[in-house]
Amino acid sequence: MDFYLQVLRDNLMKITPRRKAVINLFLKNNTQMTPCDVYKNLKRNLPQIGLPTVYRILDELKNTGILIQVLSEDRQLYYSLCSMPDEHHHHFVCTKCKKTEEIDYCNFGRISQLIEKKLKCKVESHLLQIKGLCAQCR
Amino acid sequence: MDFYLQVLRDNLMKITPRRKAVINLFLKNNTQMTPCDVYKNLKRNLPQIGLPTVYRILDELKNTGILIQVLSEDRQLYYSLCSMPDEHHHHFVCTKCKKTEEIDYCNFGRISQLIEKKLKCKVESHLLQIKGLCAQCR
DNA sequence: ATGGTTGCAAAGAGTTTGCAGCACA
DNA sequence: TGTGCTGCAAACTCTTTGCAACCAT
Repeated sequence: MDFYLQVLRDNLMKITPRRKAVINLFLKNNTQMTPCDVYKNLKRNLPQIGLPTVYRILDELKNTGILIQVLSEDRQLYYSLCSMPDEHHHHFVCTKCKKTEEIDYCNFGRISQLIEKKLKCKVESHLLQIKGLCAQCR
Repeated sequence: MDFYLQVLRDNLMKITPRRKAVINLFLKNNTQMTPCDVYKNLKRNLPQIGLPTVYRILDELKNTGILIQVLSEDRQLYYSLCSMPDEHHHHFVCTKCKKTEEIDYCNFGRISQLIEKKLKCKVESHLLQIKGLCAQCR
């Protein structure tokens, strides 16, 4: 938690109960959630909170790197906690319980070279999302 | 073109001017397009066409495998033509001109095994999107 | 004290639905 | 000829914005 609060300070953002609550929620359940999921969860302990606030906080936390956006085939936009905001890595998402895990391994370098050679293009970035069943759900 | 029309027949879908126009558009410019992009393009030659029709056709063509949905960081949903509906492959998208190219190469098998070992999970699917500058734009 | 943050209401964008009329097979 | 396709209008969902009140620093 302290790590994330420091990220907020580094970004000159105030540490407010709402922001702490959002980070805490992600720390606790460690799943990917839509803005609506987050809203419903927070509403229990913070009945006052509004949906626009949730959208704003999620967007702000995404900009700091604390959260990442996960694009999903169901056309829903999910957010997921990121413990390595600065390092390139990918995420595994459980299709059953939505739990996410970070994968610090990526050997895209070689693949990237092959593609550049074949298409005569310049690869700039890549997005890899891995889905499956986690250790508990399998 | 005939290949795609056959896919329509195989799916018991009628071959209509609208559907042909959509496929033709993708064949001609070979870029990824949003429903709105498609609508604007078709409107020139088919002033009568409605946006809901475009949405419906794109969805239908996606279901046949002729088109794939490309999830984008700008929160826009793009569609892209797929010449290998049945084979597993990935797409390269040019960030400048939006042109897409298919990559018939994917060595995800090994990476998949590594991840399964490390997380003790079962990998079911993966999504890889590669971005960069195409041969013309670089 | 002050500027960033929040809640509310409302607007905005993208997408979907219902239905009558049309057209492909 | 009949079922599936299309256009229009409207609804719906998700997301963003404006503004006044609030609160962390």
